Amino acid sequence: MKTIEQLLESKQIRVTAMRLLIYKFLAEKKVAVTLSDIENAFEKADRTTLYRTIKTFEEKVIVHQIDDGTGITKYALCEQGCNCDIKTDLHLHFHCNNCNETICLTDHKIPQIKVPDGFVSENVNLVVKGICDKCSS
Amino acid sequence: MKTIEQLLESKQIRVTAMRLLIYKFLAEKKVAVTLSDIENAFEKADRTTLYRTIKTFEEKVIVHQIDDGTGITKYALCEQGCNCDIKTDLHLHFHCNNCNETICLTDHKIPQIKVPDGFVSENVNLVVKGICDKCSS
DNA sequence: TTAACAAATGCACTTCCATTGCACTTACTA
DNA sequence: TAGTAAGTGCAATGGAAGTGCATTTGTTAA
Repeated sequence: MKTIEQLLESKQIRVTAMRLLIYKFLAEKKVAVTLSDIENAFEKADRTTLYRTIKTFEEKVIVHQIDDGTGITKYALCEQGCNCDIKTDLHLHFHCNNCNETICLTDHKIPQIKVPDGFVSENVNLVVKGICDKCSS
Repeated sequence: MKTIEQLLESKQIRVTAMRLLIYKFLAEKKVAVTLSDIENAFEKADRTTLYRTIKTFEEKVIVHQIDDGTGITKYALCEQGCNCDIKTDLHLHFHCNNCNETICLTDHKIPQIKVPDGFVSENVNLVVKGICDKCSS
């Protein structure tokens, strides 16, 4: 079990107080968060810092971006051993129409999608919308 | 073969010059278009009119909205007999990373996606990204 | 230990798209 | 043909993403 510091260093990211806090915040959240969510959680910090921190995390494949169709990009931590940078290993996301939360269904891999001749598939984005387990019970 | 006028009337949409033009524009285009695309095609018309026309078409299930991950919503005509309002009849979309165009692969239905217990699937959004037939040749 | 440099942070500002309020015009209906 | 409802155009707003620059913090080497 790596500490967060070790994890960041292993990805050549400088360890700062802000980054540790943001990482912890993401780790505690089970769901994907928007920039505004982070902003609300850290009112003292500047939006730009949060924005750039997330972008750094994204580049270094610590978080991945999710486009769940709400129009607002969300972010979630990549799993241990997640290969978000490798386009063939994509999991799907579930967006709850009731509570508006989006979660990663990491162990649900996306089936192979056939495309017509002449088309080359590089990447797949799959979002299932409906009612999540919390809201349906 | 219905005329456009008949189609609009059958959906209880008042026929106006603007709406006929926009419908024709969408019908000619093989790809999904953004609001800006329409705006550029009709420079004389106001943005708001185009916006509201599209919204009307959307409500009456004449066009469907596509979220291809570019951050800009696109629109495309629903097929004859398309059941965009019925959530089980969804086709997938292909977004070309080269020419940036998005097309409907109407005859490619989305496979049934299994979700964990407690989750209820109502709707699926599937976008495949890659290189389209025109760009790959 | 400190000087020097690089990276991180904060503030202000900009841009782009989506959306709305209100006035005016056009099209149906009695 | 008058009256009303819907459609259209102009102006303005709001939210999210992104950028430039000055300041602060952290790292490295003399």
